[in-house]
Amino acid sequence: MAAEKPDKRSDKGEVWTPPPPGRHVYDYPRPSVTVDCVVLGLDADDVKVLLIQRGVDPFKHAWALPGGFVRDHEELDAAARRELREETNIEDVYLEQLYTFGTPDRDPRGRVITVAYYALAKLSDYRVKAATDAENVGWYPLDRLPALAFDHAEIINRAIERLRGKVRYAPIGFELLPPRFSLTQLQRLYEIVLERALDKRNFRKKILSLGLVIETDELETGVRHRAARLYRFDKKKYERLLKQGFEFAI
Amino acid sequence: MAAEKPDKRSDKGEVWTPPPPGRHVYDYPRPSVTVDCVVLGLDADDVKVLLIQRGVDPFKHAWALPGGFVRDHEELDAAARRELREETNIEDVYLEQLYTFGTPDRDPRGRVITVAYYALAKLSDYRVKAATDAENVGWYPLDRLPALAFDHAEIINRAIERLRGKVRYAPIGFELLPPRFSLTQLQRLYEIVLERALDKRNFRKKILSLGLVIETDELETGVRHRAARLYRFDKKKYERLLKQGFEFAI
DNA sequence: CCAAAAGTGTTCGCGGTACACCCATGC
DNA sequence: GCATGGGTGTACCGCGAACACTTTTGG
Repeated sequence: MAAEKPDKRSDKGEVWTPPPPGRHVYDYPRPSVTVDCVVLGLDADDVKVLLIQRGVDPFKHAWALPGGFVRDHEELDAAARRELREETNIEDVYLEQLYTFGTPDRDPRGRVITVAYYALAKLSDYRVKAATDAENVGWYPLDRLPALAFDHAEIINRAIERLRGKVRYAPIGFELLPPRFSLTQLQRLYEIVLERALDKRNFRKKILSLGLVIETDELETGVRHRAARLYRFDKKKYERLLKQGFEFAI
Repeated sequence: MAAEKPDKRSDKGEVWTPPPPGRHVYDYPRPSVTVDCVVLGLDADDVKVLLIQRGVDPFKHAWALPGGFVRDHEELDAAARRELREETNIEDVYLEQLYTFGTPDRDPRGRVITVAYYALAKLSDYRVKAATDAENVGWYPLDRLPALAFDHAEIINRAIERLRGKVRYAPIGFELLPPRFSLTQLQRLYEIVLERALDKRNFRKKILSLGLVIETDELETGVRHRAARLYRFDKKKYERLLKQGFEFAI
């Protein structure tokens, strides 16, 4: 959790000096408020979540969601994006508030309420960075998670539930794919997220009938079999249709 | 956060003296955290929301959602239920976390992050109490809301959006009706919430085909036309089916 | 030429939708 | 007896589901 490290306050290059004790005084106890981000990415055969390894107690060496304290004049969404950028170099992803976790003893250090977010990332964009980063950052498949700090396992569960629920009636799956994708890739996405097999012909008929997935003139490359045609999601058209009461559904 | 707790200052061997009563001292500023509840009820022709009139600044005399500060060792859900009980005498309602609002200047008194909940109440149960309560409490139709404090209008909008989205694929509508209800009442509920007319025969066929709405031997009373048969929602059966992957849908 | 995946149509059955009249009751 | 809402059935159509073979390409 970035913000709890004093040296994160030295952003401006000043020498950091501890604030004078007693600087912030309130009549009633107040909780700390953090944001945590569940970043989900799609790999060949499963959904993976981005974790960082804690270097400090509590839960030293355990893996945790990227996140940290909300700053004094900062929007919650902005805090989530900032922590994501600072801790994992991830930017410009789909981000949505998930749920707020506030069980009194969820953090052994005291009352910490966390506003959890989930993000959908094109895993391929971040594979190399994450793997080579000096800090311990890694993508973990949902069914092989390492020991997790705090209640982060619960938060991840809720994120995957949300993804599963939402992917069927909102076009968020495309956030997990590169801008140009084959219909097979798209189908695999739904199969992985929904955990059931789909019929190829029916899937294509359904997807194309929505008119939001547009054929391009590009083909898959680097495969040793027949190259698949690539498609793109027409976001503009979707937004236009949305205003007319259109409902996306798979 | 440990270092921010006053009692940890004694780590260094100094004698720790308790802070003056009612004082809480932290190294970094902390927001206040509140809960606010959007209580929705179903009236003859519209959805109503329960509001209380503020007696103090800021927004003195404006109407606001019931809510208040989360206590130090209190679950968020418990805080929402407590405030609901304290401020409106409402208990035992369906309650679900909605969204957390944290725009820095949403409260003129300082940084206040609020975890919003929405509740579904059987309006008839609370009509009298609310009307006769010594404090100003009232049910307001969504399209005729009075001037609202803070960002409470936005919170209410999000609650009604959630209700509209959820009522179609979860059996939460029943929370708005008395335990025994006529199919016409149920249909009106869906028509009001979804804001569109439904065909009577098709609605009945659909609802009864789910097998979760059970005929009782009771009849409507106090109407000056033919009395309607009353039905009940079979929650036990629904929960059993849920575990088998059943999906409720209207 | 072989392995691998791309791409393509038709049939069937269920469920959603449209639609109108008689019935029971209270006044 | 009349006004008011309660209660009921059928026909059609569109969509989802099941299902298998040919084509293209790289190696």
